[in-house]
Amino acid sequence: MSAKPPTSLDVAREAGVSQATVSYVLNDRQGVRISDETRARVLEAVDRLGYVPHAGARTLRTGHSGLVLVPLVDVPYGPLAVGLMEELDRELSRLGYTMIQYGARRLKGMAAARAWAELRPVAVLAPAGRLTRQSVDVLRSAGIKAVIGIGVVGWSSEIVSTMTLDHEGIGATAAEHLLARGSRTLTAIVPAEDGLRDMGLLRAAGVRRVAAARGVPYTRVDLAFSEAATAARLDMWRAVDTTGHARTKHGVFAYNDEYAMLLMAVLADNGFSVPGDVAVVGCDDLPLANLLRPRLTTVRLDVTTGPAMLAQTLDEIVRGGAAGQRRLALWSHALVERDST
Amino acid sequence: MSAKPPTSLDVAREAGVSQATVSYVLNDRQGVRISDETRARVLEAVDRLGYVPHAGARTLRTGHSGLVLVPLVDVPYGPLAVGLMEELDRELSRLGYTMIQYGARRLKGMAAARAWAELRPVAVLAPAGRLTRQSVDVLRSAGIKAVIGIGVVGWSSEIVSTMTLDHEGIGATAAEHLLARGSRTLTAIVPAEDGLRDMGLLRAAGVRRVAAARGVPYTRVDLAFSEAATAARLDMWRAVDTTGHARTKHGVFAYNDEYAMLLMAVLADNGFSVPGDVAVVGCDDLPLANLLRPRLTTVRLDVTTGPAMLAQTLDEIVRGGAAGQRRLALWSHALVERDST
DNA sequence: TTGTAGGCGTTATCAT
DNA sequence: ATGATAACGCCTACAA
Repeated sequence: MSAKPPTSLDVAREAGVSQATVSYVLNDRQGVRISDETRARVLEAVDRLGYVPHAGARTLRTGHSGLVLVPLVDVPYGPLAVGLMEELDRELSRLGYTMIQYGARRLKGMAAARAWAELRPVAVLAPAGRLTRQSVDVLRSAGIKAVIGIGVVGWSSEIVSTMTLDHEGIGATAAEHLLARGSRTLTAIVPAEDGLRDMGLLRAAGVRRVAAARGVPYTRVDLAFSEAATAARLDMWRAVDTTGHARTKHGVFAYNDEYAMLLMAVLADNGFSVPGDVAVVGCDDLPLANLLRPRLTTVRLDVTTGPAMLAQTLDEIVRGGAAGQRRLALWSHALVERDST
Repeated sequence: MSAKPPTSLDVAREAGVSQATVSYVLNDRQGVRISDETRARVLEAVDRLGYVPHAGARTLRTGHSGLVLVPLVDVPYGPLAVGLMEELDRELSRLGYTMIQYGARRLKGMAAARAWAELRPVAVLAPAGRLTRQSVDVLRSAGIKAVIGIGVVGWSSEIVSTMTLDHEGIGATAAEHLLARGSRTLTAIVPAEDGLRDMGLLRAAGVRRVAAARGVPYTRVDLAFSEAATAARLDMWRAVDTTGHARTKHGVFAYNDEYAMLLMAVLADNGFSVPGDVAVVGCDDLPLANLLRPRLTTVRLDVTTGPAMLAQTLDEIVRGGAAGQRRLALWSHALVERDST
């Protein structure tokens, strides 16, 4: 049925030239001039045979694969993450790399590192949390030039370059806005889910910082994504106006738009007014944010600048050899003001 | 700084054995008995040197890579798609394959096919829409055993095996439920977005089929994801009760939960009652479905059975050689009944 | 301008 | 049970 795939030697025979000539034509090597007629014959043969070079063989010979491995991060995949990947892919391919995403969930620690190393990528972008000292060693000794940790700043930043969102800045931006719109207390929601918790803590730290600077009461609420858990936390915002006191407006940064939606649903169910009693800020600017009533004020992350910078840095590290550890704080953000504050 | 990666020869020297012995130990080849002591020495050397086999070289030698290439599909990435990928990854690795996701957005047509073929994967799971006859030829002649189209049933199903959701069944399930809950007309929303439109049409066909069978008026609404576009279509459901007629309950299958949320927001803004005037069914059972008020009835897709079947089939095709075209209708679905109907 | 030949790291065949 | 050796497909220095 299907014979073995054609090799460059097959192409050479078909075109009546040598294997080297085929290689020259396909990689249009400089310093070697091929007659137009020969070139045409080669290309035609390539086409006729459906020849495609064997990446493995090329890697073996040249010593580099041009592969950039990106283990699928286990943060929730929203439009944001997809947009980032897309942009990163574009940038890397512009620089001549091939970006590949690799299932990271299945394997952990050393096993994962070995699986990645087998492919001899030129760079690995791994969730910072998954990088142990050992696994980084394995990656390094497999000849991977750039190991870049993505996500939360941690110990790993002393070993590899890291790219992170400015989570604290996001929390601070939200907090500043809440105060500007009249909130008298600040609360930061931290998701209880594993993958989100670390980022939640950083964002909460940003809120706390602003609260401290402005002398405003601050509360951190660790919250599972459920209506029951949320309802159990509502007392803190219950207005004390049975005594005729003026109502206090409370400000909440809900970590992201989904938690914000959860919160707003439960608040509405329990007779709270948004933003009258509680003002809410989300993050991500998902489509749903603008469909909530009131429409959700949210922090939008910029998707373009980050990947470009990252790709650029990666390229520099790869070309320049060992370039030490750099810390990249990427992605600017902006507040999208709507009605929930 | 970082020397070249250790090879199996380095390991052999370190352990004081031959290269072949290293290979035997690492792949624990049957029919060859290695003394426990030798085996231990080899494994220790592997560990000390941080040796990881070179996938490219192995592929070159053995003729197969064990790679399954999954171009990132350009449908919106929700929890569903992520869950599917995760599950598929698990199943494939159980069968000894390595699943890899490849940026598909950048390249189109032949260029994409060639890029995929370079890696000499054993199988490719590509969006059916991207597969042209030529590109399938290239993939085939590069020795790829299984080319499986994912997504909408189209011409390509005559060339490659295809895996698709039972979109029509989803629409039908939603429609049956709407009628059972008292809707007197049926409407199917079809997203105007490129990647979604084809699936939307299939789901709509399921709704139409049920409507025809039951003798109920059916309308298809092509809709862009915007409040303005949605508001412009509301007249069709405006109750004619100025004349005192009994109100007609209208049933809408909104394609997915996000469109359902869009619709419900606009309906509420314009004084419609859900489910009194209009009953709404979504699809995907996103977290947001249960946070809408009224809570959204939705069709949930089963994430487990599909990938397992797919991996199984893929394995059969790969092992059994050319196995003709099969059509796989995958993933069962179930209705999750809530308050919006 | 084009051809020849050697080697990248691995596995498998064939001796020992 | 273990070791030497060839071959996979490609690239490239060198020879012609």
